[in-house]
Amino acid sequence: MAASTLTEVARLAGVSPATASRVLNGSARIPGKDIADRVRQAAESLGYIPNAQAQGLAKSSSGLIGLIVHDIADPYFAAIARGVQDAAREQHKMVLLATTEGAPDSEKEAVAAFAARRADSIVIAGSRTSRTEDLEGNTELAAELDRYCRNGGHVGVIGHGIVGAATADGYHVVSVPNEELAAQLATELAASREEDFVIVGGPEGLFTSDDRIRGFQRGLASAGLPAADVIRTDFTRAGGFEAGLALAARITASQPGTATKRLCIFAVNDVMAIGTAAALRSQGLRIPRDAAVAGFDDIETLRDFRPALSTVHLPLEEIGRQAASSAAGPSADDAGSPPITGQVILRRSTEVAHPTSAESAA
Amino acid sequence: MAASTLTEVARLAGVSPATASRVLNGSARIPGKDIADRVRQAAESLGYIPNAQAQGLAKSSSGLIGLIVHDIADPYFAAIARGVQDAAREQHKMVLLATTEGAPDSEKEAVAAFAARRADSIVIAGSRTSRTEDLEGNTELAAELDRYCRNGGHVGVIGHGIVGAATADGYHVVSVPNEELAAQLATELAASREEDFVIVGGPEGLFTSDDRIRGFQRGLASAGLPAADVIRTDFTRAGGFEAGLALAARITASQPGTATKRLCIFAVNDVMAIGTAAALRSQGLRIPRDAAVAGFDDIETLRDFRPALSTVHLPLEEIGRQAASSAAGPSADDAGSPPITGQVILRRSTEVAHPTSAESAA
DNA sequence: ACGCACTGGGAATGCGCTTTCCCAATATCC
DNA sequence: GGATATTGGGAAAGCGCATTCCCAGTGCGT
Repeated sequence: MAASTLTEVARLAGVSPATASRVLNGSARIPGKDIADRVRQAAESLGYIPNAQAQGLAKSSSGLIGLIVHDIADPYFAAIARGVQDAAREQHKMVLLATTEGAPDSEKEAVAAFAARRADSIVIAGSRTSRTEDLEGNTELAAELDRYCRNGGHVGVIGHGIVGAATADGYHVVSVPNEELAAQLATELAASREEDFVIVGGPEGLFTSDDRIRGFQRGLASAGLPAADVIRTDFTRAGGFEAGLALAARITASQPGTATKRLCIFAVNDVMAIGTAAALRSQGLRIPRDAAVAGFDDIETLRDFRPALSTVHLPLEEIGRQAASSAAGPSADDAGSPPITGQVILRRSTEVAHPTSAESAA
Repeated sequence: MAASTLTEVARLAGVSPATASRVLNGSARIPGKDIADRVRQAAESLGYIPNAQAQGLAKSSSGLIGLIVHDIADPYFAAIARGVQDAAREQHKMVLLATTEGAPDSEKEAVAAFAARRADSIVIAGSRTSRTEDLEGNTELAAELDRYCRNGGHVGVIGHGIVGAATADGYHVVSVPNEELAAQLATELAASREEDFVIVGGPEGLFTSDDRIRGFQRGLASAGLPAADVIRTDFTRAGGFEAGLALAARITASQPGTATKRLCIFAVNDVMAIGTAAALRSQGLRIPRDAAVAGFDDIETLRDFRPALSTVHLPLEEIGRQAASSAAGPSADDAGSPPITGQVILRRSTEVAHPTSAESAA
């Protein structure tokens, strides 16, 4: 038993398919009350469900919004996804998900797949890169997106724009002030102490990471401090852990000479920071006593982490929502949504050591 | 400029649309090599992207798999989503996402929407409920699903089957041995100590929660222990926190009389456990010194939590994958995938107190 | 009372593709 | 060598719906 069609409904109601279509799916012309009721009742009794594919074909618009993330299980992306999902619901659309592990070529594939499905708009989250090995992939991605836009698609990119993407109509980017916020974090961190700063960053060429590193260094510089060492590693917990191990060795080695200052480690995202902290701990070091650690993103699930992680709050959900709705169309006034802001949140993990009562406070 | 169509490609290649279709999209009949090349080249030069909607309409199958979760930002669901996404990729399908906050009626809507899009299969994650206020919703959901199945759809449900769902063809459930595992957890916890047990559970009627509670009580019973008190609260971190506050008061109150045993708190999921732990801590209590805490799920992001949380590991990703592929079709032998198993993982949060060296170990 | 603009419904076309059916040309067999 | 398979391509009929165009009926104006 196949699903019933509009035609069947129309026949049962004793009207033409055209009329049935008009009453069941919002049309400019609304048939007379009595007829409408008949049709609706027929539809009800048949359990009619409109075929969205056919509707899409006829209207050439699908009610779909595509979302591209690196990994949906990463809380950062999950939070963004929630925002996108919210916006989608408001727009009465569904979200189509694609995960790409961050590879430009599979992002390109995803865009093509979305284009094939005639997604009304697509949101790309996840940091852009400028690595030379990604150059070709980025170019192709940009071309694919460009084509998608020229065909009437709308795209919302989170963070940096796609490298090489023409500023076509329908191409929006929700920019995140990574650099400024990182600078601010550095400033606040520098204000209350004197320490050696170290940055645990992602691979070179990753915009999000690079921006945060640059910002942090700038903040340090403007506080009159020397630039921090930068350790490059994976943009993941594992990467952070690895870096943490190296740093633990460094800290332990310098322990004897008590003259060395405490290390303040800035990991460019919370997940990495957690990894770094775990590594430090695994080597018997304690935070913030033996080292301060700060992250970035303020991931919700991580807020109960102990010691509470200093970080930069980012309205991830809002970012996702904005990306989805900016791509939805001009809506109201195009000035629309306010720029994204974040704020530095200093918590226990970067507290200055109180030599005496270090263990007391929660 | 609209996207180019198959007809245009065919014209450019000097063949009929039929032939073009045959070469570009896997068909049983493969045209001659030379013709095929001509077509492929034409497609390439036109940047042809097949219209999936039209394909779907013609073939009546969409290459879509629908996923229904409570909240995509919840790490539990995010992990499952990743598994589903994986399976989807293997099947060359895309996943369509719907979040429902767990409300049966919006789940029903989601199913209808998926049906409208002619999703090839749909996966429902998130605990089923048997609350009377959900009864109607559940019935409608079951009806909707049943209709979907009768129309040739496949559904994979995670955990419990939908209440009242007929065992139609194409209806699969990936069952999770919540009860057994909870019993096992109780047994292991009971073995090494004597404590007062308390369960922090979700609202009554939530299968996942109820199963785990029942299992835990059974485990306690078979260890000769009395049933634990059960605190009902939300199935969220906030719920856990609230319960934790109440428990903290209870612990603090009984502190004076040193005769009371340490409390061992079993929260029915990790997120709640974290909330409970946070509440305890906020009241100056320490884990595991003043109370032991255990969770369930072994959420990845929470593994670095301190003190490390005792829990039951569930192969969430695998669960999602299985749900997606069981719904995909018989594949190989239908016995297919092995049953889901989990394992109890005892960590620091339930360690027995060493009155002396309590603060030493990591 | 006649012609007018309207209103409300139906017929028909097309969205882009797959697929069945059909036909011409070549290959195969006795 | 003529008849029968077999191959390779095209024509055309939908898939389920939206929508444009058309037409009958109604109200109105003068």
